[in-house]
Amino acid sequence: MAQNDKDKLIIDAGLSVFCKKGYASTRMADVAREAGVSYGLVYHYFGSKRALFDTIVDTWWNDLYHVLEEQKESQDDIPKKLIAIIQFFLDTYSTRPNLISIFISEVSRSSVYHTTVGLSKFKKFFSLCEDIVKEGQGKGILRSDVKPHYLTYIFLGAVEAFISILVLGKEKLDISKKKLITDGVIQVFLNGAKAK
Amino acid sequence: MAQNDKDKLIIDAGLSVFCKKGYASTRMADVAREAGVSYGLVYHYFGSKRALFDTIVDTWWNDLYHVLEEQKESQDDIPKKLIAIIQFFLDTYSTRPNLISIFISEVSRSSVYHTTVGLSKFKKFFSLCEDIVKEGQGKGILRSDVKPHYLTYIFLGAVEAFISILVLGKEKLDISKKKLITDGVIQVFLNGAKAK
Amino acid sequence: MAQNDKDKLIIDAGLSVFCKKGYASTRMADVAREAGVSYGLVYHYFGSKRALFDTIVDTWWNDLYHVLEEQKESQDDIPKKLIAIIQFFLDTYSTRPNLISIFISEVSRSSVYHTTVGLSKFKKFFSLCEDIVKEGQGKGILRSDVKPHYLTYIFLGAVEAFISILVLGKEKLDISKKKLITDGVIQVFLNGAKAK
Amino acid sequence: MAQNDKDKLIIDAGLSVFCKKGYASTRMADVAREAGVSYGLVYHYFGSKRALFDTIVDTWWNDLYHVLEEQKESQDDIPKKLIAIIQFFLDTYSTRPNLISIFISEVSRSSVYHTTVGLSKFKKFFSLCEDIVKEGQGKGILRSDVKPHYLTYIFLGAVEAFISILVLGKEKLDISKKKLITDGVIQVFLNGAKAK
DNA sequence: AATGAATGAGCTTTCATTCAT
DNA sequence: CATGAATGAAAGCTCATTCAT
Repeated sequence: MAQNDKDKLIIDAGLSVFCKKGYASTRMADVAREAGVSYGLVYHYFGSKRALFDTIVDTWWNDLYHVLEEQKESQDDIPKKLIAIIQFFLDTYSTRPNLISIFISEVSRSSVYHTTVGLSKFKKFFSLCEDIVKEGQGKGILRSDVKPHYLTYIFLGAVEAFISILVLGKEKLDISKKKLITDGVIQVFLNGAKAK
Repeated sequence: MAQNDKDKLIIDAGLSVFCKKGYASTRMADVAREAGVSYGLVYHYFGSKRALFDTIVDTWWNDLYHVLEEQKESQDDIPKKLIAIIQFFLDTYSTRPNLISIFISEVSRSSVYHTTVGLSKFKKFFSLCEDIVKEGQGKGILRSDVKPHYLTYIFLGAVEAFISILVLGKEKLDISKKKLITDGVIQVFLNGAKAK
Repeated sequence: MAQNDKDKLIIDAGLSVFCKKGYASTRMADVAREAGVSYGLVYHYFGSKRALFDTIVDTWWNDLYHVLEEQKESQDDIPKKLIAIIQFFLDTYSTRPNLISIFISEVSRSSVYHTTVGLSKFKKFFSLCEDIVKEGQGKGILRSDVKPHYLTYIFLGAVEAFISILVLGKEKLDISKKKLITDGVIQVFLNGAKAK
Repeated sequence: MAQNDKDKLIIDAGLSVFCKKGYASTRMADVAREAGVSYGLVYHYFGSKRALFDTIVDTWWNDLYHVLEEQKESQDDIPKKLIAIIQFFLDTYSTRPNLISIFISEVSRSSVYHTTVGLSKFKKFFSLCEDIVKEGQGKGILRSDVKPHYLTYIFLGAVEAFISILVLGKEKLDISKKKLITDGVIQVFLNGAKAK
């Protein structure tokens, strides 16, 4: 815990600077300064700007995969699984806003388009979600007249849109607001937007 | 009208190159070469890389605003209005795939986040959609136990997710597929994903 | 001849700086300054440090090939052909000392060892010389009890050693000294070092 | 003798890496890794990259001086002395190919080397050879109508060219080939390339 | 003696932009 | 309008060297 957390320092600095300025406008010098270390040390640990960025972003992907696999295996019913996914996003927004901000603004679209690695990570993410949706259709919980990956897009699109808005508006998120959003998304997704 | 369409040429070239490589990786030299004009002429017409990009993207925003305002004013019922919005996105995907690809990958998140201009355009866009949603709630068509802007996010998030996927997969879109998607989104949005 | 000799200027500057400092210690900034042009223009014309260097060195190789091919085809007797080769080296030393200096100190050994291109250029050079030697053996002028490529090495080694010494010692070369060297090399090569 | 041969390890590693990559492209990290020691230890023993290189090269110079001085003093006749020199080069090529490879590619021509320490070493080397040549002229064995240092260049150039070729081609050298080369060089040097 | 994290000056290269023609 | 040679600030990255342990 003592001396050798320089790499952690650098990751934190990267998180902050990438979030503030975006990947393209981030200077390695900024990261080094923010971390309070020398220029070269960033390269000593991470080798390149891209590698530093990927290291940061991978912690996000791994957590995401972990949660989705957990839900896939769990014995909970489908609505609970979907709620768990929404809550994971909201919780990450609360605890690591910079990380999710980077995901939304730098990863979720651009990188996917222009890098093969990005694309494959996304596909794995979608695929895990789709498995849950399929399970729901198989159990007769979710409607089967819409293709499972259509349902998946709709669900994830809605969740991601919410997170984007939170990020864009830098909104504070307390427990009651979290519940409001979770309920709103899950309600509309399951029962529809139509008044009853 | 005949002789001087160099600016159109440049816009088309920009559309193509920005789409293929992304804003950051696009070189003005690429654009000029693709347009078959010289370096300097791009500057003569557009002044800067950013300005060229914005000019391109603005045609999208304007069309989008136009459709939304049209729908806002129209006498159609709410479902029809929502369908029109979905169809506008799908139609643009068919007719100007490069444009919508740029919107998805370069505008909808990143630029909004890191430029003030982007943010205000987005707010206007959301606001126009929200007006339609509010109208739906006012008329008792859409549920009122969920905040109007929550409903808006869910709807737009779902639509955007679809378009993203189309773009990513470079999917062909014929009339029947268009109908399938439109129906899927509108059905799930209005009546929910739950099996009946 | 008027305005657009910038590339010539840069080549001359490169010749001078590479010669003075060696490839590794040459800074592109030095070349640009020496040429009186901007930093970027060097890249505009040559693309990279290596490319600039190769362009410079290639003029040497091409001249060398040219002379050797000329001699190969010529109707002169073998001693005259060998003398022509020696004189070409000595003349180049007089007229373009920087060029031959670069050849000796940067190309003739190091680059050959560490680049495939360098190696193949050398092989072509050797091969052209060997053809002349073989012709001499075929005509009964040169001894045949020593392998042709051995004879070639000995001849070229002697010539190159002379040039190296001139370069390293920055010696002045007048006509009489040129003759002295040419005679010495050709005499010893043909008739041997042994006193008669 | 047993425990502390780290400096030997480093020299061997340097020998190998300098040979493989050349001085400029050699990284101290490569040397340390190859030697299986740490970064800092190389500096502990040798102080700098240049110093390490010079230390390595000096073992070559010292052996070379030693042989030349031995031959200078010896009572053998001139041809035997010259043969001994040729054989020293060929033997070193057999026993320590990396060392001679470095000499050929990094020392014998490099202008950089000559500006710093190398020039005086080279002069001593030439001077020792020249003494033998002068002795040969004095005894009426070698022709006196060519300046002694010209004869020396021719002889050494021929030898060096051979070694270069061996190094370049990574040729195997057995006893019979050694004899062939030695005889070829000495024959041509003493009696000339002309057919009798 | 031995380590390797840490430094930072200095390098090559890129590319949006300018401007003389 | 049109060109493209020319600019140069600024970036990412390298690597010999230092030094606390």
